[in-house]
This record gives sequence, structure tokens and C-alpha cells, in this order.
Amino acid sequence: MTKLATNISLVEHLFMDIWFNIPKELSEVILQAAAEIPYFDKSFNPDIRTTDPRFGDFQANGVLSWGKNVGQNPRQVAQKLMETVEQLGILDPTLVGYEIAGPGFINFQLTTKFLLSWLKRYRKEDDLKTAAGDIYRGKRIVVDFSSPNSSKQMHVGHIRSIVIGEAICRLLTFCGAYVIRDNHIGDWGTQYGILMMAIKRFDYNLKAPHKNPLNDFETLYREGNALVEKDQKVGEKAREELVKLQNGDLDSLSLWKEINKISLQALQEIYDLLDIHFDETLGESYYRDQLNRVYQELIETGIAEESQGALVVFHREHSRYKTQPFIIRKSDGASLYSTTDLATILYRHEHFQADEINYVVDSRQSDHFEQLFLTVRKWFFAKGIPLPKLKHISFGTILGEDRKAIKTRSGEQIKLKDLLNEAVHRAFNIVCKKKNPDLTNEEYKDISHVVGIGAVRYADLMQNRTSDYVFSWDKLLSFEGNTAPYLLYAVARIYSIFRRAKLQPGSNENNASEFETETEIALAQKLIQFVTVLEQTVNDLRPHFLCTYLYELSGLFSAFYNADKVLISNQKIRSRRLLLCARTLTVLETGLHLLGLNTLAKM
RNA sequence: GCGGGAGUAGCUCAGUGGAUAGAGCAGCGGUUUUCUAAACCGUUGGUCGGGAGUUCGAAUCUCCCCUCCCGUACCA
Repeated sequence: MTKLATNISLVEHLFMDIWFNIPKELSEVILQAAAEIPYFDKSFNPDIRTTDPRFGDFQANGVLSWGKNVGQNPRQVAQKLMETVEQLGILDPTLVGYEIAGPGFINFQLTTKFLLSWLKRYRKEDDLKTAAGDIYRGKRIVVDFSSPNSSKQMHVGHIRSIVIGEAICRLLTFCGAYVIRDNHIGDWGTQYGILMMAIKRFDYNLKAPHKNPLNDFETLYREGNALVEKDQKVGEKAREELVKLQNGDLDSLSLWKEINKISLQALQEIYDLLDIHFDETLGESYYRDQLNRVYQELIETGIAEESQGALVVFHREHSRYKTQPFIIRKSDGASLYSTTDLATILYRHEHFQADEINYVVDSRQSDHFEQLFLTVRKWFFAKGIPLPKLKHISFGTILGEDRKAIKTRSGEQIKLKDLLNEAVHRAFNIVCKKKNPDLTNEEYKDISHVVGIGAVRYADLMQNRTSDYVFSWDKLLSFEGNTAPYLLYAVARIYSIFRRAKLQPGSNENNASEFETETEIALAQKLIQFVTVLEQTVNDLRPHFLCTYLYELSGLFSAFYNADKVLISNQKIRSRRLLLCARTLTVLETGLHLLGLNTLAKM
């Protein structure tokens, strides 16, 4: 072993030891020094974060507040700290430089030697996969997303749950979690009462061939609902239909099955377009035999009570939910989504051993989830069941140009299928107009699909998920700004360089010299920040952090591409620039894949 | 009424209690015998809704007020 070690060159040794998670390591260094200084104690947090490039790569802000606490000049505290670091010899000045600035910031600047070593050491997607550390290592996480109502078509609003949900699944998997994608279809609720009433009343023949049955269902539902609102007797009839179904009436069940079959086929078309694959599609109906246990246990534990004929949960300790009930059984005896949601959590605990359940659902349902989570906490506590971590990953509404929830000109919902097809179609027109002459018709088709679908997904993910956002075709398909086409174009150009050089990305890097130009250094600095950004993205499950980073990275790559020609005769320079291209490609593709986008070698 | 979210450049949006608040679009001005110009570079543009407070330091935290959106007992 010793002999082997001595045979490893100094340089190789350095590559093996190069820090991966830099802010974490810098933090360690500072804490080590702080341990030697009397006026620091364990509560000291160096507070390392990325900084404005003109100050360096990372800054430590912790001494500012600490100096104040212990009655010392923060600048002198920083000074003392860094002197100690030097005495201990725990920061290699050939790798990391530092400077004390302003009132007591410690700015760290990675040397070009460090940057090159880092990029030589962490080359591929797998190397980056350890990035988010052990945050979710070994955890079993159910992600409940998409979860549309059956018997209705998906419209634009449904895309957020799908796209954000899928991105979150990929991020969690990347961080070591075992993810269960569960599509919790709404197939057991009140809408069935109305729909089935309408089918019978309007004599709609399910067995006969129909051009667009889901459209018919929607019309039937709409007209049925209008009747319900007008006529109490019709409303009663609809509620009866639901109760009959929920009580297992055979005719009702077979009608329900037929509706569901047709619905699921239509939903599948969308999932195919978006390349979404669920591990489970357990709708509300799946839990219908488990609802009695919910009623029973919640009554027996005194959590639920009768109110106005319904079975409800009040949370006395809560300012609002002490009077705003969580209804788990309607006065007519029917269950609702609160009931099935309760049963579902129990199932996910017992069957999947879920450590965590994430619900990717519209923020308008936050009251429901707050009440649901409060109820489960009490229920599981009373029964001695370990409580999984429950999270509502909420998101805002997609708005039209008029800043109201997006609709067609005539005021109808925009069908998701139409939107996706239009995206591909528009992408096709753009790609064709620009005409890359080397491409075949087949390639145009592929590119249109990847760009069109990717653009819609990216436009959604690049927004802070908790905010509403304004939908704009021009913006999401533009090659300028924070868009999928811009990022995909950057990827395609990198591939093009390697094609031109007749090389595989990642090869011919051995002669790489240290970075010299401003654009090279800026790009290298950005690349190493991937780790930090990924951590932030995963901590908050906010994909837009990653999007912003990828966009900035692409911008720096474009600047580099424009300023520094890669395929030149000087082998040392060429080699290091090829390395930058290959690593940018790795990070961009890793990031885009995490977001659920495909990438292209040509466009 | 209560609760949640939002209010940052003309428009669409970023912004971890830190340094001179940033992008993109739009506007103005440049760059192509050079690896995909679908690109790049420069420039104009701000009472961070208003007011008070906490802090060495506030777009960010606390309180009050204004405007808009959403939710608020048998839909999901």
C-alpha cells in the first residue's frame, strides 16, 4: 500500500483528494481554526456561500455577527481566524486563496490549479451523483403527482403537477432516494354521481363508438351539473348514484369501469407524449375497502365527530380548523377525497414503508393538506403508527396574457394535448425556418419534439413553483433568455465541436494546461458550483434554482465559445478547452435530464 | 371576517440578513474570411407597493396600511 502510494505522482494524489463539496470543506477548515480560539464556541457557523464573482468563489459571513456577539472587531476576528488557519496549515494556498474584505468578510478564491484539478476529478454524471450528499440516501419516498380526475380531459393547469413532479422524482432519485411514483387518480368522487346521472338521463350509449368520448363526458358533466344547480331533485339523484356506486351496486360498478377504461386510455396519450412512467396508478377507488377502518379508528380515538349529519374532524387547537371542518364522510354517507387520502397514507405506510410522502398539488388545496396532515398526525399517534414525513409541494396557477387563469379566447379550458401538439408544431416551424441543411426530415421531427415538449416543461420549471406565472408562446420558444431552446442549442454546439474534432467528449484532456482567459476561468468557476446549486434545489425542491444555474452556465459557455476558439493547434490550450466543453456538456445534460428534458446532439 | 400568496426596470421574472439590487424582452449601438450568428459584446432604464421598527447591515425579519389573486361544510 505504502509502496503503491509513493508511486502515485503528486499531481494524481492531488486529484484524488480534491474537495468535492467546497463550501462544506471550507466550513470545516474554519471551524477547525475556530476551535483553537477561546472566544469561539460550538454555536459558531462560518456561513459559507457562493459570492459575487468579483469577490471570489465563496465568502464566509459568519464572523460578522460573531464578532459583534463577543465584543470584538469582526475584521480582527476574521484576521485571527485566518492566521490560525495558516498556522495549522489546513488550507493549501496553491489551491485556495483568501482575502479579508469590508467589515469582515472572508473571501475565498479557488486557484486555476484547483479548478483544473476539480474538473479533471469529477467528469461524469455519476461523479456528480454524490453531489447532494446523503440527504435522501436510503429513504423511501412516495411522490403523488399528476393525479388528475378521470372522466375529464387534462387541461393546461394539469401540466405543472406532472412536470414538477417528474423533476422532483428525478432529483430525489439522484440524491439516493428510492422513489415511488404514484398517480392518485380521482376516480371515486362526487363527479361520478353527476356524470352517471347525466349518462342515464341523456341516454348516452357508452358502448357505441364515439369520436372523442372524454369530450362527451365533459359535456355530460357540465350539463348534468347545470341541472343539479337548478333542480334539487336532480341533485339528489346524482348523490344517490354516487352512494350506489360506493356501496358496490353491480350495474353502477360496470358503468364506472367502462368510463374509467376510456379515461385512462386518454390520459395515457399525454403521459406518452411527456415520457412519464408511474410505478403505481392507484386511484381513490383502490382504497374503497379501506375506508371503514378510517371511519372506525377516527371515531374510536375521538378524533372525528358527527356534525350536521356529516363525520368531520375539528382541530380545537387551531385558530381556523377549530371551526372549519375536515369532512371525511358526507351526511348522505358518501366518502370524499379526504377519506381516500387518509386511507392512502395508511396504505403508503403499511405497503410501501414510506418514510416520506410528497404531494405535488396546486396551492389552492393547501387547506386540505394542512387538515389532512394534522388529522393523520393525531390518528397515527393514537394508534402508535410511525408518522411519515408529509409534504405538500404546492405550486401556483398558469395565467394568460390577461393575468387571469389561462383560457382560450372563447373562455374554454385549453386541452393539454392540444397545447403539447401546438408546442411541437411551433418548434417544427422554427427549426425548419432556420434550416440546418445537414438534417433529414426524420431529424427535424425528433428535434421539434424535443424542443417543443422541452420548451413547455422548461418554461414551467424555470418559474418559482409557488408563484403564478404568465404563459407566453413567444417567450418559451425563443432562443434568447432563460429558455429550453437556448440551453439545448448550447448542448448541440458542444456536440458539434466534438464532431468536428472527431473526438469523444472527455477524451484528449491529458495535456490540459491551467485556465488563463477570463472566459475560461469564469466558466470553470461556474461548473464547480453545480454541487452547491443541486443541494439548494433538493433542499427546497425548487427546480427553478437549477434552471437559473443552467441558464447562467450556458451564458458563460456561449461567451467562452465566442471568445476562445477551441479547435486550435496549440495542444495544451486546445486540450484544456476541450475539457471545459466536455464538462459543460456533462453538467448541462445532467441538469437538463434531472429536469426531465431530453437533449440533442444536433439541431 | 379569517387564512395563504403576490406587489422589484416599460413588460416577464430572479434575488441564501450581507458589499454598488440582477437577467431576458423591448429601446439604442456594435461583432461573422473563425468550432452551429438559433450566438456574442456594449449601453439606457429602479422612491424593491407605502410607513414604522429590529440589526453593524433589510427587497429579504417584525408590526401597521394599500392593491390584486386564491382558499374558507358536504367538489377535487
